[in-house]
Amino acid sequence: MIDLKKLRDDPARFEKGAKAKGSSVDIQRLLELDEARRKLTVAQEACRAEQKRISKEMGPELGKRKGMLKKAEGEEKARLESEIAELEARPSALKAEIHAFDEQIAANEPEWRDLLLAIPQPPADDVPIGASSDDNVELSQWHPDGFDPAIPFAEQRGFAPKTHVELIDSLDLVDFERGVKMAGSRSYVLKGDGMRLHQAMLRYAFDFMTQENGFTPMNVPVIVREECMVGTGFFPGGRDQAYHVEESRRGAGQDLFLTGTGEVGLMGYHADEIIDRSELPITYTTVSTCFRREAGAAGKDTAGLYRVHQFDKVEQVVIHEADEEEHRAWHRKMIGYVETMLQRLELPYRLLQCCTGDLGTKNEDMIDVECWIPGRGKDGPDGRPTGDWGETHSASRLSDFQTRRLNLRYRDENKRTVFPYALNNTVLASPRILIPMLEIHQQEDGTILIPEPLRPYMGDLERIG
RNA sequence: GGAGAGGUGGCGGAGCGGUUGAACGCGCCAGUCUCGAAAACUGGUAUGGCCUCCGGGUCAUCGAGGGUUCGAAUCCCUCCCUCUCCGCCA
Repeated sequence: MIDLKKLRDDPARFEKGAKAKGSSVDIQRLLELDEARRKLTVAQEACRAEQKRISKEMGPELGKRKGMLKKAEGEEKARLESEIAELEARPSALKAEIHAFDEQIAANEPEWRDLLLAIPQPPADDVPIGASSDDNVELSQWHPDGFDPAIPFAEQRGFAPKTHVELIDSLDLVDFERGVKMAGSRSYVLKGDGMRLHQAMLRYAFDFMTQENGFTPMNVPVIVREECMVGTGFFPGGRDQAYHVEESRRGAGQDLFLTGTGEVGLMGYHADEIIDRSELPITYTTVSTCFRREAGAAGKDTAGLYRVHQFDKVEQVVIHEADEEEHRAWHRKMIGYVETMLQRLELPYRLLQCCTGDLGTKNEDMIDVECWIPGRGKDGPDGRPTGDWGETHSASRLSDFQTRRLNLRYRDENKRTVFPYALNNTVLASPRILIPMLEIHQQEDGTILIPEPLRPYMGDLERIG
């Protein structure tokens, strides 16, 4: 959520930001509604103040007369009744007025709220303008000795690569057919060494964050209330991407939603709290199952493990003091963790600066990490894919957008409450990461060589197959 | 799932229709005392919105929302949550 005060001060900044993100939200309309709302509130508060004053002044008198009225008869009764009517006249009128204001305020509340939640966080000034992911800008590349994505796979490895789907099939690592039988399209079953590798990678990534980088390990709910989804900025915009558990239809008061990322639980954890400054920065990591409907992605990445409804992800989240420089430093640091890990896993990757059109509502900056996937991309003359980059990580800088929505604050050195800044980044998402993993580390004989760091997590297994 | 109890400030805990944003205690902060500390004493100690001639003013908030009333922490309704006992169960 954006800061309404900042919006009033500088609407042009937000209009420019919304445009750059390709949002058509009507900011002028929100300003109008907000102005009307404040005018009504001021007028209503004046009425309330008077009502309060009158009530304190004459309330007890009124109470006394009402008490006497019960016993009174004849002339005295008539006198009391008229006195009471006189005393009640003004407050009654005020009450009606206040009620009328209430109705007016309530009438424009839904539209006001919807607009406020829909206004995107303006991108940082140095984020390149662009319409879609096609306009993202490559920042850097890394590849291990012995494999350069710029050179065709066969040329440097001496054999034609299999796609991950083919490898999975020949090594019996995943059962798509039975997955679909049980749970529909985009479902799968990891089995045997497929499951072992999946677990090994998650466990390695989790230990890397908690043991080497000191992040606090967490396990958080993956089925949450709507406020969590709104607070973290996924709703209302991404409502159709989340699985909806309609508990209300079974008599419960509230519906629940399956989270698409551990970020929801890690950020929602401190919602509505005022954290002590000494607790910052907060660094959390979780491994959680993620659920995504992938609505609107029909026909995209249908084969294999790239785009699935359910996966597991190690996620990192940082909450720190509201400071621009620190914010950027953490962003680099969190991306650095991922780079270190991918280098140890010997997976070629590149960093992509996402353009404004690819940021989504909540981010002010986002850098994606893409791994090289030989079995992806356009087909070559031999009818085989020529390889392409595939997104495996996404590092977001959110400034105070999320903490404001979550009402998560800290107290600064002047004892004032401030919304801290938050970031999140994937550490490792599997099974998607298995795609580059299997394809890059495949050997000519069809086996998969397991990178050193993962072996302890697989009973010292050196290769699959 | 059944039966019961209850949700008040950082915590404990009063209040149960009329200056109650809320007694009292603890905690915390500042001051006095002290070489310093402890103790004691004194004072202070919620969050948010809006308005502001920047002195302040004002409204809201006692789990959440709605209602009754001139007036609600107090009465009514709905929901959420916690606890105890029983049942079921990974």
